[in-house]
Amino acid sequence: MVSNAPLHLKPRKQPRQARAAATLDAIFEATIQVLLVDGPRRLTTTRVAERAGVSVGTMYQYFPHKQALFYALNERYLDALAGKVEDACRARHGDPIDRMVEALVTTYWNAKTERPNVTRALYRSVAELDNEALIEAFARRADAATAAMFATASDAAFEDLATVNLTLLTTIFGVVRSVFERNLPIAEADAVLRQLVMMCVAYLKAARVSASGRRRGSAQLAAAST
Amino acid sequence: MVSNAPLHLKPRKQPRQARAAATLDAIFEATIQVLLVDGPRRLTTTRVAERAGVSVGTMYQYFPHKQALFYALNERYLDALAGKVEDACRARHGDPIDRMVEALVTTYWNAKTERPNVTRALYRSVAELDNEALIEAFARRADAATAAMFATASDAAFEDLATVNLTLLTTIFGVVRSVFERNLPIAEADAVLRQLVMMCVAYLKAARVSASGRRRGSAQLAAAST
Amino acid sequence: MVSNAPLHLKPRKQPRQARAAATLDAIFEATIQVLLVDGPRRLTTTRVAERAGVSVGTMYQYFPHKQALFYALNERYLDALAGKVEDACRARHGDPIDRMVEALVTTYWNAKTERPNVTRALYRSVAELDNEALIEAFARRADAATAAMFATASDAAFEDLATVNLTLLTTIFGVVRSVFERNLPIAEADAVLRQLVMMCVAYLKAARVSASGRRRGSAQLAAAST
Amino acid sequence: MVSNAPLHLKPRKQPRQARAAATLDAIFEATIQVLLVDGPRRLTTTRVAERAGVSVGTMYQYFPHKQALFYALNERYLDALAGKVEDACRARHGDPIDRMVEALVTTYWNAKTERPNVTRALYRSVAELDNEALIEAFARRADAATAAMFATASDAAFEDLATVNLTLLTTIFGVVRSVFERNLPIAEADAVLRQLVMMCVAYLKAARVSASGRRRGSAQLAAAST
DNA sequence: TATGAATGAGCGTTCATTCAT
DNA sequence: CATGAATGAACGCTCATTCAT
Repeated sequence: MVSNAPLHLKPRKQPRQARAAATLDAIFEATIQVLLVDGPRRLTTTRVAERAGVSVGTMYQYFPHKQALFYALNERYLDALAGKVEDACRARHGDPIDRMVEALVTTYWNAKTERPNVTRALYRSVAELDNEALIEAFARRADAATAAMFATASDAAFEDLATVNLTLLTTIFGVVRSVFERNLPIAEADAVLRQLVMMCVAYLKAARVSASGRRRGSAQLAAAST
Repeated sequence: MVSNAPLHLKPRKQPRQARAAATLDAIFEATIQVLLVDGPRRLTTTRVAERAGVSVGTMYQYFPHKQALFYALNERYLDALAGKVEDACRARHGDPIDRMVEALVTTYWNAKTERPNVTRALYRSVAELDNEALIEAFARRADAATAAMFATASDAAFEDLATVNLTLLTTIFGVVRSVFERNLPIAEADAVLRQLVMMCVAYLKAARVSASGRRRGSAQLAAAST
Repeated sequence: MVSNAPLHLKPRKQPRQARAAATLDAIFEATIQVLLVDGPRRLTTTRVAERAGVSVGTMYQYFPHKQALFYALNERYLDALAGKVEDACRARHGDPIDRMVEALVTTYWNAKTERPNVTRALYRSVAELDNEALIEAFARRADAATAAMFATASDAAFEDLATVNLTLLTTIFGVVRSVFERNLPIAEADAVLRQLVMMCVAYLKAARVSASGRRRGSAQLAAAST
Repeated sequence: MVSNAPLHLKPRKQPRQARAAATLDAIFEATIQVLLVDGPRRLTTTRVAERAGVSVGTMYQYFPHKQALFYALNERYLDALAGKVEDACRARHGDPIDRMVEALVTTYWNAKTERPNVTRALYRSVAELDNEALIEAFARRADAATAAMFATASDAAFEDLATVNLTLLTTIFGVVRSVFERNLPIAEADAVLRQLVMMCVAYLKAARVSASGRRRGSAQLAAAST
């Protein structure tokens, strides 16, 4: 990934040696732990450094200031997430849309659920910084991956794939975020997840240009609803 | 609405006079402005007071501490929002579901869009406080209002209304939030809004117990998709 | 008592009416109560006024500032205390010294013990203000009263009454204060009190010019110690 | 001495280097100076730090909060004082009581008089904190030291040494404190000091079990006074 | 290069005092 | 006169950042 972060938010140096990479990892993990254990209010550079087993001074060798640490943490997280989405999409090229949607939703959901507290912590930490660039970059990658996937669907084509795709991703991201925000109990969260798949499939089917003839457009929706 | 906020987060006194009410309004508005202009990191009691044209001391006569100000601000906002949702739902009792969905989505969307910066500011400020109680209370009210509405739908009934309802609201809330977060240009945002309505309708239709006989359950989805 | 307090520490007006006197009393009592219940750190003008059942504004009619309130409170307390000492001394004119000492110690002790918490609170509050004038005034009155008393002792006369008297008072005041400061349990405090009387008597007898001949001076001490 | 101060009132770190020790000394000295020059009301963390030539932040590396600074200051002072008393007592084991008393009073007096302003400042500062533990600890050490000394007196034994000892110490501490509080001129203060020795000796002789036979108790006092 | 003691601007909060009502 | 809301200087304390070692 080529980072497009504003210059002043970038780590001061790239990890060129295993040592540096290990230190960076320790710092990131420490940040998350402090975020989880002490909360965002108690997340101080000193505490992070302590937990990471390095001195504050060393931390400032890697990040010119606290914001840069946050930024890099989110960047790394979103980078990995985008990677997972891309992989999942590539693996479903040519599939029918319901398989695609299920894979997409499941992949995203699992990625977020793997360490739910980390997810929650990051959702919160994001509010602290100017994250538009980050989110933008992530969204672009996800957009591209899913759009490419849907374009190969075996059972559907779309008049305005861009909009449909945007809506779909916005929905998936938004629903997952809301589920976390409301702290829904697992049973309800799982139910919503399953419904989410159903909803997305229903949407795609309603939005597609029919495979047999492609004569109906989005007019199909009105028709289907009678 | 009888507020159920923790006592220590409540305004110290209720506005008994027009003067006090005006001051409160000024403080709330100032908070939003500071949030917007200076960002959440620069939101200090001094700055808010300055912008509101009162002294810090005065602010502390209305709010026992900074958190209480945040809390009250969000409470007030969510209270109004819940009221709008309730009104809209009541007005659509007995309608067909597509009308219901459209009214619901439009109402929520308009409420959020009316002052987009305020919305964005509040989305961010919420991360600052322990807001579960607040969100919970709002969600409960919205849940109740929409569930009651859908129960009167002229053209649909649902096996598990609770889950369908939860999914629908989670979707609407989540999509709107995501649209704001990504700062989508108006054209795209509007497109997503329209698609959102379509998606919700498709979902409800897929999820309903068929009006003619009500023999199919969610199995209907699979059937419909062939 | 003619107060010799610095002008800026005096109450703004003398209580000329029963109403004003009652208010003053209420304020003084409230001050003590707040001192006792909330501690010296929480003693705020607002709290005192509240407890006294008046507004802050009214309090400022009686005392130009907080220090003046403290000052007046201590002045009133020391005035009463001096009065008691004077009365007790007058009542023992002509008595033998052991009766005098016992009366003196007992009077002072009882006055301090009557409301021990108040005593403790005042001991502490005194540190807050420039109290030399107050203590000076009190000491002068006590000095005069006891010196006058000892001068009439039926069984003793003193070469340097001033010094003996000063030592005696310093001792009594100091011991009592120390007992309070160390928070001695009642049993020990009472024991010390009794020993105090004994000590003072022993001291006066050692220091007196012998009644029979008055030939020994303070040389008597050396003699007595063989 | 192993300090038994509550954990939260202890200095955050022990001076491990000469530098740190110097800084600590500077802070302590600055505290005293501010106390003397500006009074207890103006003793703020900022002012102390300024006077000590360090930043507030540095002060907070040594003391977790203002109270801890007070506490440590008094602890250090009382620790040294107790040490002096212990030394003086040890040196007089086996002596006659008048030598003991003179040594005790003189030692205590000199320790307090060495830097009279410091003494006065500390007397005042003690009122600011919950000092019972501190005073208690000091009193215990002094008690033990003097009791052990008096037990070896060559010319006296006591029925109730504990009470006599307590009274004696309370007297010495109290008289000295009162002398400082009243700000007596040096001449008078010295006179009182000499009288204090005489008084204590007279008291001990009156309270001792007679060396010749030890048959009289405290009844001896009454007998001696005829 | 790594360290962590030192820095000090800036925070949230309090409360003595004022003054319009 | 009495009131008590408003004021704002000043407090105790935190923590991102620097820099001598």
